[in-house]
Amino acid sequence: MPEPGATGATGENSSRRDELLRIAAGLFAEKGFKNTTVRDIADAAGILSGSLYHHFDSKESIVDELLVAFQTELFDRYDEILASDLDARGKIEAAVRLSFEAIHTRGPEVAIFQNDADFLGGFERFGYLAERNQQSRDVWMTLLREGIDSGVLRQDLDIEIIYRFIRDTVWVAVRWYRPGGELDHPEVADQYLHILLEGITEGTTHG
Amino acid sequence: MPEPGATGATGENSSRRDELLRIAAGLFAEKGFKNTTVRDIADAAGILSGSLYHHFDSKESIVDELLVAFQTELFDRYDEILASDLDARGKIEAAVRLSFEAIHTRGPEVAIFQNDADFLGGFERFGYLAERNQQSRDVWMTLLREGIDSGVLRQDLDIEIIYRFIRDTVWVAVRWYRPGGELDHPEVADQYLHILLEGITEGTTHG
DNA sequence: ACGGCAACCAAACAAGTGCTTGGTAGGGTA
DNA sequence: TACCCTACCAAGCACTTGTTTGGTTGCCGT
Repeated sequence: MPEPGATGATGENSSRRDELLRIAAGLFAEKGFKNTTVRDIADAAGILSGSLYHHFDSKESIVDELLVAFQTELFDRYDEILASDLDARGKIEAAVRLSFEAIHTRGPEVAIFQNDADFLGGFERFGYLAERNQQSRDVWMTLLREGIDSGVLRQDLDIEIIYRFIRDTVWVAVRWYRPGGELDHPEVADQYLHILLEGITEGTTHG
Repeated sequence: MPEPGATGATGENSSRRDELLRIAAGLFAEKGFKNTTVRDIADAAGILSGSLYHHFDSKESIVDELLVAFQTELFDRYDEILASDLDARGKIEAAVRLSFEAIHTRGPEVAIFQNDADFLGGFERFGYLAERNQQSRDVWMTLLREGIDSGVLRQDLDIEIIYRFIRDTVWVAVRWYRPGGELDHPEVADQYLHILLEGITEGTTHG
């Protein structure tokens, strides 16, 4: 007797289902959640819009599933970095590299989160988005404080601004980064870290 | 047949019209263009949705008018900086400060451009958005090349990445900057320039 | 008192939206 | 053969969307 699984509307391990999720993710990322219709998704998949509801409860369920899976994975890895025995600078570098890797491997999900989190956050169902935001903030604030306390970072930095700065500047790269393009994600991360840590001017010494 | 003026649908100098533009800009910025309905705008203005069409041809006209006015003003000032007799570093600093000032004075327009340019660019009517993008690129590429040639910036920089980096990191501040908040825009610009030019690490000397 | 005009209302329309319902083709299993 | 199950179709529903049309209100100069 093949158990369909104690979960969602229909069997959750179907490869067809995964394919539909991938298709929807791409469209959501490209055109935005609200601006992507269930007919768009169905067309891209070669089926009728109603048939999507054999696989998913609702349009919201689709994006919900995408975001939850992505964020669970991402934050597990942030926690690993926090718990590691790297020094302050090493942790900051690791966190930045992880972010660019996420842009590489989960581009659509990152884009959806960047573009539609505000809108989706308005629904009760997506309340966890605000929590994840707070969690991200906690991670980075910890890292930055470690950096300042250990003398790696300048003492005069406004930690609040630096956090916003890093958060926004890292994730916004999802707008132009394309897997398979000229630069792969470790290279981009290196360049980014170089700018962030040392600036772009020639031979400066500050203090 | 009374000529109402050689311009748009109705008189163009009405203060009520300007008020409606301001209201629409705020909503577009907050919820996105596609996700803002004409009924939303009308509700916020205390009128019925149909009444908007006394002032504007279409929903698209509203956002078009907002963006054209904003970009005309902005790029005029970029040109002034390019034509000024500041040195390379001074021009870069001026361009960054101008951007943060724009976020301060034209926040909604900046947000609309950041969030909806991709979507709007798909329509013929908004083809100028791509041109403005190219123009912005030209400005910054010129500034960066000047910076490298004059020895202000490091020679090993990937100018293409630096451009994207500056463009994205400056404008993305519109997501959190609020006029009247703790930091005003000149302060934010200073902090940003400090990070960009010198980095966040302590006492580094490179080369 | 009058006409003109900006600003708005009231009601509707066609197209598009997310979603539902009842049915069916086809492969696997007993 | 009979059964079940996954994946889908065909058709439609209630609602929302941008937009149109004809009419109304109140102010302003003459």
